[in-house]
Amino acid sequence: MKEIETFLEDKKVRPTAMRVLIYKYMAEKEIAVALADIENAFTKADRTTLYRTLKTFEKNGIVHQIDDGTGITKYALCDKGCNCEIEQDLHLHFHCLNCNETVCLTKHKIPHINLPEGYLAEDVNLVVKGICEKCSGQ
Amino acid sequence: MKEIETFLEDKKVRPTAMRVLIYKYMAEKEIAVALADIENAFTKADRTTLYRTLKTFEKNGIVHQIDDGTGITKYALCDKGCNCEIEQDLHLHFHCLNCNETVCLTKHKIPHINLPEGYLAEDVNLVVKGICEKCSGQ
DNA sequence: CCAATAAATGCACTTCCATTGCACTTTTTA
DNA sequence: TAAAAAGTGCAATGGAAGTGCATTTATTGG
Ligand SMILES: [Mn+2]
Ligand SMILES: [Mn+2]
Ligand SMILES: [Zn+2]
Ligand SMILES: [Zn+2]
Repeated sequence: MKEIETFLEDKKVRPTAMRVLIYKYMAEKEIAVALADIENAFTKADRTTLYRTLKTFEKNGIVHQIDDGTGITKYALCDKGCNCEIEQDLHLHFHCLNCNETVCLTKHKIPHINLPEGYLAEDVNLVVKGICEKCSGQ
Repeated sequence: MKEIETFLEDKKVRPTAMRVLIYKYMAEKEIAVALADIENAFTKADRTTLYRTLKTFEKNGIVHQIDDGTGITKYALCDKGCNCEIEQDLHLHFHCLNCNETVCLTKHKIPHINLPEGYLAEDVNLVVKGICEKCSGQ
């Protein structure tokens, strides 16, 4: 709890009660979360506050946004070494078609993609869809 | 014109006037199109008709849907050999951050992605964002 | 400690795009 | 040519992201 506060302060984010709780919530989850998930977890708080908390976290490199193709924006905590405020995140994401959960595979970096002459890559989004290890029966 | 009709018939799609025109429109474009693009090109037709035409084309393997991360669904004609009705499309897509256009790079197949134990891949979406060859000054 | 200021939160509203229900029209079939 | 099927048009819905503004809470300087 206290560590979360100092962590947020390190990231130049004022550790309000709500922010600490949201951070804690995301840290305890191993999967990416949608705004609606947080909404359901904190029904007393307003959606706007939760939304802006995520945006603040994102701007300050605490979480990164994930577009897993479901049309619902997900967020996940950044790793220690992750500096996606500066450059893009290079790991791939997995979306399970069975349990509908999305996870960061931070160990799995996106391979270098060859492009035709004249094309300049600035960002890459790689999402694999299928069955996760929980759903495949390990 | 006549070829388009027989092509659509081969794909089990009745070649109505609207469908032939939309197919022609997409064939002349080298880039992926959004519903709004078609809407602007055919102002006399209703959006629903255009929408359902795309869905019919998609269901019958004439076009494939592209999620380029802009939040706007794009569509592009399938290649001859493409059988994305059966299995997923394996090529990558490029979205230009300057001109906002999205293209299929059908020659560039998505590399095999290694996954942790227990994960089963069924589909892969790979989108590279950056500057296209037109915008990079060749 | 108090007043002034800044930051955070809550509520209502808007926008954007995808999608659907239903009536009407056109085409196909028998 | 009548019945059935397919296609089309209009209107409405729904989900999710985003914003303006008032209110509350925290911070700061005297
Ligand atoms: Mn991630
Ligand atoms: Mn494509
Ligand atoms: Zn799963
Ligand atoms: Zn471009």
